[in-house]
Amino acid sequence: MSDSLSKKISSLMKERNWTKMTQIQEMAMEPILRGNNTLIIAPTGFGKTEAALLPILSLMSEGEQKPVSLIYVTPLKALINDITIRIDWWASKLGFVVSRKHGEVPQKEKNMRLRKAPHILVTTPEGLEIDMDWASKFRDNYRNVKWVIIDEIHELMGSKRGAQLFVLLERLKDFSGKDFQRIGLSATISNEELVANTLFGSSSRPKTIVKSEAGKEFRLKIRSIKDSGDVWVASAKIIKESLEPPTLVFTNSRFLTERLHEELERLGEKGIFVHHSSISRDSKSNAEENLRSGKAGAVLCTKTLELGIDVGKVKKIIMYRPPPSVASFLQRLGRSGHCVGGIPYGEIICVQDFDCLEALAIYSLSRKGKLEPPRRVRPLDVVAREILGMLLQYSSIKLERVFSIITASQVYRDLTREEFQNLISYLQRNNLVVVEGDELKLGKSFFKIWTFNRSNNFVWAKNFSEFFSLISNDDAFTLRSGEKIIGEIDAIYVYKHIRPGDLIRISGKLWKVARIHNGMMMVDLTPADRGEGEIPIWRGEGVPKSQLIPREIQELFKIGDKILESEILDDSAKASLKALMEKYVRSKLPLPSSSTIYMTVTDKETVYSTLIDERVANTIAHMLMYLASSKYTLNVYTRASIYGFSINITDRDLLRELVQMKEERIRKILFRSILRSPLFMSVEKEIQASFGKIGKINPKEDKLIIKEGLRQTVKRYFNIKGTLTTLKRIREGKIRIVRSELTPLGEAVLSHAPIKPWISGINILIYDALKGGAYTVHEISEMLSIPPRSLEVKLKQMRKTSTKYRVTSFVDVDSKEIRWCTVDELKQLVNSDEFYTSFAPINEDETFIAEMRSIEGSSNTELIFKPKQILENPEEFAKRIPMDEVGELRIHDPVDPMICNMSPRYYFVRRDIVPYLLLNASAYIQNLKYT
DNA sequence: GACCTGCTGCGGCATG
Repeated sequence: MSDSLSKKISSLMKERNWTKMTQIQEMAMEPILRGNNTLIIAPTGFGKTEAALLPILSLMSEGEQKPVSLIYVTPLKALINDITIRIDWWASKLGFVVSRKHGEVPQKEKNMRLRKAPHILVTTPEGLEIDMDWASKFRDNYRNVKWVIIDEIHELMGSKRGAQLFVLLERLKDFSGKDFQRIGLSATISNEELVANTLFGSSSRPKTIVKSEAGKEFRLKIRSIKDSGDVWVASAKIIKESLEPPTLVFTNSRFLTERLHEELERLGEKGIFVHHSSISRDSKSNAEENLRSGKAGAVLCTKTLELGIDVGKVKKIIMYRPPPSVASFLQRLGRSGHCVGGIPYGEIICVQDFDCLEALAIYSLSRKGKLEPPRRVRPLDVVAREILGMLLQYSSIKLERVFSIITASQVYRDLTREEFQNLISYLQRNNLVVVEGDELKLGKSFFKIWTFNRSNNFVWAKNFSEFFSLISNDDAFTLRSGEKIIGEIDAIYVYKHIRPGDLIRISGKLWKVARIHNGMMMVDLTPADRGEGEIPIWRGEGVPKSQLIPREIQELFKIGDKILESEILDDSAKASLKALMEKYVRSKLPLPSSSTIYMTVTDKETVYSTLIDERVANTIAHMLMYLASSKYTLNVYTRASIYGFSINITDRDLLRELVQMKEERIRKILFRSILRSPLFMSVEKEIQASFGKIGKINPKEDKLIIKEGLRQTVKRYFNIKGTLTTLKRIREGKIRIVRSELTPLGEAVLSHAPIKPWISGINILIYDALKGGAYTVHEISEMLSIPPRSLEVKLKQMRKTSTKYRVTSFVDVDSKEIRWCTVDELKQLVNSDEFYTSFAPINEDETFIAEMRSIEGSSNTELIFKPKQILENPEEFAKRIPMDEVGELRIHDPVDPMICNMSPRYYFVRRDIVPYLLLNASAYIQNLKYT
């Protein structure tokens, strides 16, 4: 077959001793040479890159090439580096220039690319976005594009990054006027038609899908931890026992990689590394390097090593607890067995009995060739960004052209004219765009939101570079030792748990906390060699469990005891499964299925256990939480998993109550509980800047954001249709509710982390936390696990008149910190031992001026007073305040006007507490002046 | 105890 490649390529192959092409390379060659759009599906390590590259290089070498002929897009920076080197080996010998572009490419190299445009460019979706939007000069090279390769396309399906890239391809087509050839490389994925259509978009070239049959064979064992003692020791022992260097040990959390590393080290195991997203690039590279060179016995990792990074020859895969989906199972397993003739080989280690069920279900699904289909998404915030991108590119563009480019992509092919028009009007209202006749222009707000100098601007401003990426970030502290970056931890975890002097474990090493720089969000560490270090917990979003799993478990239960005959279960796993099933038999209960819900009332929670789509469980859980909160308001929590849901209410059957409600009311509760969930709030926050909305979202003005936020939230976390069907089936008796003792799957529900109440109930929580004291933002943040920044915003809102739970703040004269308390308790605090000094001026006879502005800002009043007058009778003094509510309160020193600047300001102050805050201000000023 | 991914170009100035 390699005869069809150009002579140059064939001789290069000989030079490399490539006598034989892999199956997928053979299969892909013809269609690519023919100019077809081609989707290549094969597991990692079967030479997909070369399958696409060699025929293209062959075509390239047969004619004259102007830069940029080939764009190679891949979602990871590490892959860009890797692939650039691989491509360059061939390209340089053919006289083609290759360059790479991503955020970490050194400036020198970036400049080189701009000076001498390459024939082949390797970049990220974001890199392409930057060039299209912003690289006014380099962009012209894109007019010559003939081929685009999208690598690891399965990673981009169903995500905003993917939607962004697929629109970019249409923009590229429109800009270049060329129907370039599109080639996609994907791991095994279901619904390949959808993937192909999404990639090929509006291209009119013939299409081909080639799929490798390789990688279907594998060896797997499912084991279970029998040990009833310490689970960590038992886990480490079983891992140690099954290591066959080099081994990759996959876990489902960053915490677990660190924790197991610690335990393995205790067992004397050497040459074990950790690899996850919160350790520095250097540590990760180090682990990869040791793995490739054979020095590492094992690497404990999360999904970071599931992706296409080259890890060399891995002998065995251990999955510590089952992976979340079949796709991820196959990807993980596929990281081994790349040795010639080798087949993937590994095992799943189960900790809980139900882990064995999941493991067996995943195995069984993979045997049947079933995989999770890619999700269809159609995010409007991405449309908004792409419109803005086109406006950066063209400065003025016809509305009609924008619409046709966007709807040319498969992702947005059903975007209606009306939706588009609504979006444009909304962007126009927020000054992100300007409409002039049928032309669209960039509005003034754009560079206010995406700014070049963030420090000079308001809190909503983002760095300009963030415009190009659709991945949002949470607050985190960077950990460093000297100049070296070690990793990062969630900001909230630092506030809550980390203090100077503490020992922590990260990156498989022990460290002592030297200093915490709050402003820079930085923690200084020094290496430590002895002691117990705390391992941080990163609170991210969970990996959603595949909905195929609960369905498959139900299928497994249908064959009953026979599942124990599966040869991939070792004795320990068989024992676990047997024990699990026997518990049902002994209680004379049918084995779990989606048509039975076991209801168990424990001392704290009512548990509803069944086999259910995780999103349906999550939706019902949120509805129960809504019902519970309307009566109990505080301390409500719930749990949701593929094994059911629970609520911490034990004296009522809330599920029964919910089911018996009228359809209309159920729908109302459903939407209200979603709109109230923190999940919705964070989605809203994530998308609002893309629409030009800054500040608080207004239900009347910002319907578009609310609607889109709701749509995205539901898509990601909830399942409305499934929930309504489930509730209906319960009502109709098609799903039975059976009261029982706690079942094994009921225990599985309880082992899930609780879901806490929604943010809007937070006012009550904060108010409650403040009761009986006065606290700084960081103290409250620790108590409630709320990030300080959002907490402060919340506290400031809670000062206002309209709030039921009203708070106020004063300066702690001793520590110079701002403390918050409830308005009603301020008077008590004034007389308390703890805060007495903050309200006791040193000189009661000094004269001050109180400047008071009304809430509307219309009137301004000055009041001259001496602290003594207040102390004599605060209530009487309050009568002299000319308004019920003071919008802004400031104190001046008539003698020393400079003091003005130091004077604390108070906002939204109720008349009766004004006297006390005046005492606080005078005490503070005098403290500054006299001590 | 709950994953991962990404992030200014261009032109003009000064300096060696």
